[in-house]
Order: sequence, then C-alpha cells, then structure tokens
Amino acid sequence: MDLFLSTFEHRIDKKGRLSVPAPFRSVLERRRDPLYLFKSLTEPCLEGCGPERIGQIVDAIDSMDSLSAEVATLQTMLSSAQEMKLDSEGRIMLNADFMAFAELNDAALYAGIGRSFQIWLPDRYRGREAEARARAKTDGLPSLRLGRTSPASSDNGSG
Amino acid sequence: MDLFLSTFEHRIDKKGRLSVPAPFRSVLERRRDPLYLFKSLTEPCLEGCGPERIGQIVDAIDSMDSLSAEVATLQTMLSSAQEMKLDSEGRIMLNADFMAFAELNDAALYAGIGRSFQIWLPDRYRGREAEARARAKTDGLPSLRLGRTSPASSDNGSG
DNA sequence: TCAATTCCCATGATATCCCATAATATCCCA
DNA sequence: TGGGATATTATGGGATATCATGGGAATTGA
Repeated sequence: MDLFLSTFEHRIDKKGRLSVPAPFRSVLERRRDPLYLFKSLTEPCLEGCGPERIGQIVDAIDSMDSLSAEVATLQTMLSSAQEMKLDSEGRIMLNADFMAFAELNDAALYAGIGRSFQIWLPDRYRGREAEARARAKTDGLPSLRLGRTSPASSDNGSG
Repeated sequence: MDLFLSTFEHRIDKKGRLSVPAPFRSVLERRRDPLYLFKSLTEPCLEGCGPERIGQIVDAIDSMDSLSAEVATLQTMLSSAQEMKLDSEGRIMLNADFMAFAELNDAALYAGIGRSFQIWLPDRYRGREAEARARAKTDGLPSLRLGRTSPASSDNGSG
C-alpha cells in the first residue's frame, strides 16, 4: 500500500517546469501509472491522481443520466484533467489554465493526502493548514475510529 | 486507457480550417480510428468520437422498438454525424451546418470528456464551466464512490 | 471557368530532450 | 561510529522537435 504523503515545496522555473517529488514519482513508477492532474472542484488547487480515479469518473458518467447536473459536474472534472508527461528529470509542465486556476507563479506546494495529492500556492496552503489546526482545537477531531475499521479489507477503506 | 481529456482552444482560420489537438489526434491514430463529429442533442456544441461510439448508437437503435421516440432521437444523432478527414497538418473543415449549430466563428474550444469530446464556442463553454463549478461548491460533489466502485474494471477496454 | 477544397511548404512559439551542477542523502568500509 | 565516496534530487540552460497556424499552388467539382 503506497500512498502520497507529506508535503514538498518546489520551485517553478521560468520555463514553467515543476519537479514532482521523488517519493510521489516512485509511487507512480511502482504502479506503472501515468500521472493525471485536474482542477479541484471545490478549492483553488490542483489534484493529482493515477488513472484508476479518472476511470471511475468516466464509468460513472456512462452509467448516469446524461442530462443530469451531476454528469455536467463530472464532465467538468474530466475536461480539466490532463495526463502529465514527465521529462527525463521527473518534471511536469503546468499549462496556463492550471497556473491561473491555482494562482501559482514561481513555487508550488505538494500536499500528499493518501490516494491522491494536491498542488497549492505555498502560502495559501499554509494558511489553510493553520485554520484546520485551529478548528481542530476548538471543534475537536472528526470521529475517526483509528486502529479498527472493517476486519475484511486487504485494502482499507479510508477514502 | 487512452481518453480525450483536457481543453484546447484553437483558431478557425479564414479558410475554415481547425486543428484537432495533437493529444486527441494521437488517441485516434493509436487506435487507427477515423474521427466522427455530430451535433449534440442537448447542448449547442458538436460531439466528437471514434467509430465505436457510432456503432453503439446503431446497435442501440437495432435493439429498440423502431416506433419509439428514443429511436427517432438516436436517428437524429446519426443523421448529423459525419466522418471528418484530416489534412496533412491534422486539421478538419467544419461545414456550414456545424459552424452555425455551435455558433462558431473564428475560434473553437475542445473539451475532452473521456471517451468523447465536445467542440464549443469558447466563451460559452467557459460560462458553463463556471456554472458547474459554482454548483459543485454549493451542492457538493456528485456521489462518486471514489476508492471503491463496482468490481467491473475500468482500465481495460481500449488498450 | 470559377469557387472551393486539398496539398505542400514556411514560420514562430513552445515543449521536449539532453547535458550540467549544486545540494543533499545514502552507502561503504575502516 | 565516523567520514569520505557515491547516488539521488532539484534545478537550470542550450539545442532540437513538435505544434498550431497561415499562405500559395495544384486539384477538384459543378
């Protein structure tokens, strides 16, 4: 079970190139997965994942009423998704749309969140993190049954 | 699993030519598929796909009651469909009917949505995208069982 | 013959390849 | 355990290939 964890801040050079953190790369390489990025639907950041998540969205669209609002939403996700090709140094190039959406300029922060990761403007991410920690202090933790989920799974269902 | 993803905005030159995005072309070339375009039934845009999707529509018609309204609807899709020939630079020419239907003039936006893609008037597309994102923020994401969908796999099929 | 296409070539912008380098992490062996 | 040797990583730059786009010439078709 290899996951995207931890955070990494990398520079975006003047050609627009951005290194993918080596630990994330090795997760993808181990699975022989290409990397997909798409614009988050709810936050000003980019989401990174492997092909299985993209496939789930494609299949969900096919099985839903094509006139529904949900399908339009899923199509919006797909039409912002892109298979990223890494150069020989493990870098990606963010297109202008991605850069503008996440308001990136010369640096980006990767935040691993398990099965996927996010790419943020570093300062904005750190602000959100501080907010989340403050909320946890006042509101308490979400109900997490750590240490005991369902007994069955070889693949635990934390998503 | 090669899919039509991401968006591309291209110019329509004064001869009426429009480049097909290189990533879309390579999906079609890899499969040795011709490109079909037809008028969307539900939106003011054109739909693009390979022959397998056309075949699905034909098969669906064959299996349905030939007097039903659904059959008439599917037949309408087919009767607007056209196999597009690409020139040596990978461009297509949209006929007057297609241009008028999608209200295109000097630019077009391709939106990849997995197994097919759409061609929009750029500004209109961006308006729709903004609406979809606003809706997602208020209504939440569609109920996608991410991390666990049906056991039927998504990653075969094309490769 | 005229208009509309198709073929072919040119071009600027941009992405990609390949190499270099500095900093850091890892390995290896005394 | 220490410390030098080696590998990995992030980053940068020049050269090359690809891509979108435009225009002239040849070809088609009515």
